[in-house]
Amino acid sequence: MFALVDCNNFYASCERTFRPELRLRPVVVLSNNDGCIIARSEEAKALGIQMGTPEFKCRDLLKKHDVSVFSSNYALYGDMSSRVMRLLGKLAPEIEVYSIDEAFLDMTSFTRFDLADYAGHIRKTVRRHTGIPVCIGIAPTKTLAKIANRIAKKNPEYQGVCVLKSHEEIYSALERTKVEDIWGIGRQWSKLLQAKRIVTAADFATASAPWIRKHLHIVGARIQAELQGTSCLEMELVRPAKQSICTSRSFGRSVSTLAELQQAVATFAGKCAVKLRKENALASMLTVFIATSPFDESGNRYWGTRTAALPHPTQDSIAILRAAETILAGIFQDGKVYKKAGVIVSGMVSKVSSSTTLSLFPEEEPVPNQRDTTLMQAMDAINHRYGHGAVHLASENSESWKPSQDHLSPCRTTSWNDILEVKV
DNA sequence: TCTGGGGTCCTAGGACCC
DNA sequence: TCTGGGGTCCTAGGACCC
Repeated sequence: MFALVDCNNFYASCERTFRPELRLRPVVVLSNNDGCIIARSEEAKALGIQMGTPEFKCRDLLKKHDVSVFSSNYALYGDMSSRVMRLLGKLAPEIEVYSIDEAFLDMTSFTRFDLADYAGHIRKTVRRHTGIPVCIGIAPTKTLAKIANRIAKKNPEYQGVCVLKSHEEIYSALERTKVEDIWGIGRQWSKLLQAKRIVTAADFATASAPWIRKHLHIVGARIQAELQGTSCLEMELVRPAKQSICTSRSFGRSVSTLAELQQAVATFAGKCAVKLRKENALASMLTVFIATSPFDESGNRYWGTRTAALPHPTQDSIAILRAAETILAGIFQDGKVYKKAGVIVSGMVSKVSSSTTLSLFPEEEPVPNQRDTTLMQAMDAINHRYGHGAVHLASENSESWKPSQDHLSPCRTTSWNDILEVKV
């Protein structure tokens, strides 16, 4: 049996934990750049505020109902998440951290006990220790546990816990779940399925297996088997190594000059290098992209992207920044109004792997030396001790393109300075 | 005026190998 | 008229997740 523990309205709940006066009040959290609504408390949902709505489109509604609005504070959410996960890890023998606000627990060893009781205990414990409300779904497969969780969330009479065990319980849960609400079925496949009169999860579970295999491929076939109670998705206890790392942002204002883009791209490249070192990986390829607004109607849209091989697999900020600057120069077009840029590192090589390919022309591309490694270690150590951004490369600079964050809450769990600023 | 960020997996097709 | 069998690697595109 698998349990899926999912935090309720996670980002909104994190903000509310430190603002108890906002309990029972509508709260929303905005995406980066204060662009879209990405989290809503139950009260905000009740006002009809939709997920993903641009903030400017519901500004009046937010104001009218005195909704508390927050910029996203990922330092806070990340830290709150690790508290919740650490706790869950103590409450079950095996845990798979599936996302920032979700975890699967292996409940196999609890099946002789009352699962619903134990899930209730988990809920109370997490709430008491972290302040975060969670819902729990338990079932014989991960996909069914997702469905159980959804039922627990949508129906208050379940008190946050739903266990699907018998065939009857499972089938009736499938009948009341729409096909687009199944984990792994997105918009495109829903459309296709509905056109075939496959409307509920029960329809999907009993649909023609060859047809599913043909049109939804192996992924769809697996979902069908999971709905029928055959577990295809195992617990993943260790997170697989990342295959790519991306840092990208929309700009707080329009950017047109190469110099400004260089600052932004250098900053993203630097962040990618830090993430690489954290992941203990070397990248062998680098992609840079720059883009105008996708909503631009002037006919002057542009999406420029280019990928290049790095001379050596590396995690060195300086090498990555240099390569990124060269790529940027190649895709930059004058006269465009840029709104977004990003850097992606890929082609990962494990740092311990000895099979690093050396350059064909070493005299042109000197092999990275020990000094570079030591320098990066020193930079990381200083930033760890004195706070993010205490030292950085000179070309990293967020002055001109900085995303707007007008409603940012303090980092109360990760920054001493922010705690001192809390009014008593 | 204002519209997020970061990932994975799978398939098909083309190129290549013996 | 008839033209094998078994592979790998890479990329682009499409689907999905949070």
